Amino acid sequence: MTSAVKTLELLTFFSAARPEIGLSQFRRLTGRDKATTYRHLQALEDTGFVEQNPETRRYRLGPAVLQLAQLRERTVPRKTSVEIPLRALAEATGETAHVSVLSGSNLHRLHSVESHQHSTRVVIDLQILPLHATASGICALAFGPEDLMETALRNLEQFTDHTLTTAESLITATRRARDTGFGVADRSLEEEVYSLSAPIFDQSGLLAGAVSVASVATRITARLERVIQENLIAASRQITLNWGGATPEDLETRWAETLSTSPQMESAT
Amino acid sequence: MTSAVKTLELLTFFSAARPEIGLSQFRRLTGRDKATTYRHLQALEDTGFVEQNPETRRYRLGPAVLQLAQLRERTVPRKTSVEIPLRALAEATGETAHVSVLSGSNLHRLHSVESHQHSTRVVIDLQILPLHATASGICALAFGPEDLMETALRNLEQFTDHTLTTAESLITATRRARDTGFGVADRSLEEEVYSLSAPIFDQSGLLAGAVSVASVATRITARLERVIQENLIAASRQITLNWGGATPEDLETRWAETLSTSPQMESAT
DNA sequence: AAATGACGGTTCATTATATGAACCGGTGAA
DNA sequence: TTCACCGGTTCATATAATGAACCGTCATTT
Repeated sequence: MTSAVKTLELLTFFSAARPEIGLSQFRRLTGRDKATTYRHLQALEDTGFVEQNPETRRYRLGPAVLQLAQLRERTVPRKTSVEIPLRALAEATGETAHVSVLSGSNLHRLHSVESHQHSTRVVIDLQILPLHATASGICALAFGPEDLMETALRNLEQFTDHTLTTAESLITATRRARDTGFGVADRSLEEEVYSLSAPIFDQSGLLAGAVSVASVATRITARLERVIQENLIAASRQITLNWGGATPEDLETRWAETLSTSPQMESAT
Repeated sequence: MTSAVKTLELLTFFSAARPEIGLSQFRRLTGRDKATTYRHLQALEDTGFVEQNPETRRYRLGPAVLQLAQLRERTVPRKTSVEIPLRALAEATGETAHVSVLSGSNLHRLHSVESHQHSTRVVIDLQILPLHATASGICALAFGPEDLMETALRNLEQFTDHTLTTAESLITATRRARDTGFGVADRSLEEEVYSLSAPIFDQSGLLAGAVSVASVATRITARLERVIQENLIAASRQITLNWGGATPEDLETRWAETLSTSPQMESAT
């Protein structure tokens, strides 16, 4: 491991619960020598990545990170930052992957990537996704602002004979999403489409959107569903990270539970 | 110089004008060997500080900086606390207002706000402000730690033909700032920019940074300068307060003297 | 189609830099 | 007083950083 990586690793020990860290504490956390750790901290201080609280002599994050973050925000739009994980998701599942963002009470399509593995595949051609009839929408209702449900209930347009058109069925589906960590839409928008979705969070700590896989319904098996779930988790984690957010602990727990109770099977990446 | 510092320095080459940088371009910018630079970039990529645009193969800032900035903001919400007075300052003067913070012997840009009053305005795109060529820098030298002058004198790079490049002229400018309570930089960094600056203090009682107004030089009149000075004082007082500091009595006295000896005129807020 | 040059990336002997055991001086507790 | 722990420093040693030369690829030029 390079010393630069070792140096940068120090920064990962900061958290909301541990915003200031002293030299000895760093030494314990890293298991590295005190002198080494001290020099690493010096390098970080020289470059403004950490600064020393003059009162406690402990180190905290410095101003340099603010400027870099500002620049990253300005130069890497959300659509671009979604490209890589979305492509990976489409590859791994062999289906169409897409990301939508919540803006007000509308869920807008941000980007989608189709896999070339099968000749039949789902094409997303909506710009605004109905909350009650898509996996992304169910996710938004489950993990987004509470008043979103009111908006959703105001429009329960029937698209297929599987569309959830009653308040009761929609609330049940939403509750299931909250429990499992995944939104599901089984042929509720289009006759042949089965979708799974996971929520995305940004720096505000609130739901920012959802990442979904839309499959051809007849292709779905327990095995494929499992693969999609595993890869949705990875994609959601990465996009949340890219958008400056953090995956809630509770959600991680739900995912773990959902995967452990589904048919046992080795992971596919 | 440690390899960690060399690695971290790569990040300073990113800017709004240069959001993506390729390996060869980095090599030219740093003057270091290509293999070295490549390994540095690998370290940054491993830790998420940069990522590679898969299309262009060039590097851009990565998601890690967002995480850290979020934490820094929550821990040390200086940037947030500066937003309101800075916006007021920009409105009142019709010019670009910015705040920089002193970390070690570097003056980092923390935040800037541009006024939309004029179509021509100053855009701050430096991350680290040179001590000898900016109003903020002169302020830091005048009101900051004494050993800062040594650092400043070690690098008197000439940016324009107005840049203070002699120890004598820099010391004179610093003394004038101490006397008047304002740092001045008259076309010393950019040909068209005239800057005025006031110091900011924090809970330690020491200089924490500076708040400045950067004007288009040809727009400066005695009247505008007066308006800027008055509003700089208000901004400095408020930010110092927000950061848990107190404006030194002596400084208040200097400001009062400076305003009373400048052409009489009613205040503009 | 051969030559050119710029690009990102890799190799390996050499050398410079990172490392850690031991050491300081200061502080607070027993 | 002693003791433990803190942040910070020193210096011989060992390890990791370095850069000249290399590779393959891709456009552009001749």
